[in-house]
Amino acid sequence: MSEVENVVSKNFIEQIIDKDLAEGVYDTVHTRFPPEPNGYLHIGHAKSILLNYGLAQKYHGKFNMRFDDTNPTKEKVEFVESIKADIEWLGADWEDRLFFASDYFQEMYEGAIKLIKKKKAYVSDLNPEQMREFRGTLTEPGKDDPSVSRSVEENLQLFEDMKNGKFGDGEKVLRARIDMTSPNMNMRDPIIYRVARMTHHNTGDQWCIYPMYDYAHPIEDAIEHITHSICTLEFEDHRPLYDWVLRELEYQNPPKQIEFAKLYLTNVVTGKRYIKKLVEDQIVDGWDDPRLVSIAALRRRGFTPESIKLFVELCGISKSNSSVDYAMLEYCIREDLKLKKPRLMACLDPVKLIIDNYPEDKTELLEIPNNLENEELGSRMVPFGRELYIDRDDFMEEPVKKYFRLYPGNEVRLMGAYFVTCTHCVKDEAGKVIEVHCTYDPETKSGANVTDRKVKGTIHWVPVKEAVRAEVRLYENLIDEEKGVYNEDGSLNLNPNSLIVLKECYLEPAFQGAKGFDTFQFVRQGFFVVDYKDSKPEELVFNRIVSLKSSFKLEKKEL
RNA sequence: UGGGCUAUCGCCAAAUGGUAAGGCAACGGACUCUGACUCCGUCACUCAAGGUUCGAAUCCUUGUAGCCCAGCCA
Repeated sequence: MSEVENVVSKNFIEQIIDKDLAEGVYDTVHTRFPPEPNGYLHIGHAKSILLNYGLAQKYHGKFNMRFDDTNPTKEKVEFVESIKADIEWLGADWEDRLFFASDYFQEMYEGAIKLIKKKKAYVSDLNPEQMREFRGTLTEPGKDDPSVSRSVEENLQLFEDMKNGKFGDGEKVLRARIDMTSPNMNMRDPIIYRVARMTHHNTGDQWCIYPMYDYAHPIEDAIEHITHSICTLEFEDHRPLYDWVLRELEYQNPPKQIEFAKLYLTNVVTGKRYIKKLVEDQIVDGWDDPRLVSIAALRRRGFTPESIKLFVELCGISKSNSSVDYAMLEYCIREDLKLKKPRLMACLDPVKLIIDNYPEDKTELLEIPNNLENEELGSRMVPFGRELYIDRDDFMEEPVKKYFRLYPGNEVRLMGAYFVTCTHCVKDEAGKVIEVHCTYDPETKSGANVTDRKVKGTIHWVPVKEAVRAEVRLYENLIDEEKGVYNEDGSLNLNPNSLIVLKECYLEPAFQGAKGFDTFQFVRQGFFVVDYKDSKPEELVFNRIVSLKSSFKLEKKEL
């Protein structure tokens, strides 16, 4: 082991695991990702998935996939399918360990009977309103349920009746007997079973009683021999209950719950509830609308699993609530793609460039490398002629200070082609520039190794005749972090300009064969992915993933 | 105002009583057939106030701020 040790320190969860392993609490590491199939996964889930899977990998343990489907009123098979697809795409491999909490309903039911027999659970007659009154408040203790002293036999019978459908929804519930005066609300005789006549996506109509999360989750973990049950901070208060269930049910080598902080991102809508609402209200196109940060949306936008993995690693794991700068996500996709993808030319806001001393009927094919930093990506032939499109930004009739692109009298390089010197421009009646004129120097062809003069600017271009017309969509952030998702009056607060469609942009002929999911770097514009939903061969649609950094910004033009 | 948790640079985040890593962002500069990339450089006495100690981001005290909990949701 001659390599230099990687000194990246371990996160607090790894430290806990190290300790457990060293002390012999566990002799292996077994984690799980337990989503409820009630929506699509987003970037926050990716953190949890990659954390759990990563730990299993790192410690040569196992990683389970488990659907926590204990509440049929919110769950759908559409979601279990999408969740599986997203996790596979991320690269977390559960091998043959795909489970459903609903597969354990029988064992949970038997556990409940065990609790009743131990006088640790009882059937309650209280309705929801009464339940709330008896529970007390944050500062006042609760009062005992009038049903608390029922005999074991009566409880057993009543619970059996619940199971056999003798009660309507909400009529009876099973409560754990703990402590109604506990300062921890979760310990005030929590409900562990409720009656709900719903068809379950997995068990159908087999059950009409369903276990609550706090009761079900520890059992699920114990059955699967999970060692470290990792969840988010809001469950910290539930840990005593988690441990209580495991203890009372006498599971051996019980799992340990560890909480970490959720991932929040600035300027985007995170949170399954909000995303769900935006989708349901049709504010966005769907769960994979590129303005969202659902896994499906990020995939559609061209984010790679590697970029998301990098992002999650850079964010780190801790227990403090924090909001990661969106710029970090952008950095990660830039970082992952910059050497992987070809860099092609495109004019998002085209204006004609006419080379007056170039023969009118002449066209030559220029070979241009696809990525100067990665020869493996090869090169392409681009037709070059007298009339080209350049980006409007690359010409200024009256240049500002330190502007070194095209302006009358200035010489620049056309990327992969020749030096050109701007002579003048032509404007329409409104004063808008419609043509830029220049002359070229045949001696300065790319590769000619011109040493007698330097140009400060290199601009990109597209041949007018062979150009591919395309539509490009740029996205702004959907929300303003300051204002949040909703206004004070409850109305949605969204950026009306969050989707900007650019028409009339021209691309190199190389884009002709572009297909869904191909990602390119538009020279000087950023990374774009062909939109797999909308793109047709004759009418390409690109989504921008992320723009490049530019240290010389002109006034932002309205696009 | 009961309980639980958190507090280190604009944003994440290390440091486990031994003298404040790293990344993102930003800002300088070099380089450049992309104003990108790359490369150099700049960028914190750790929420506050006391205390313990030779020595404190780490321990103690007292505050302050933020998050979570009163679903038959997860």
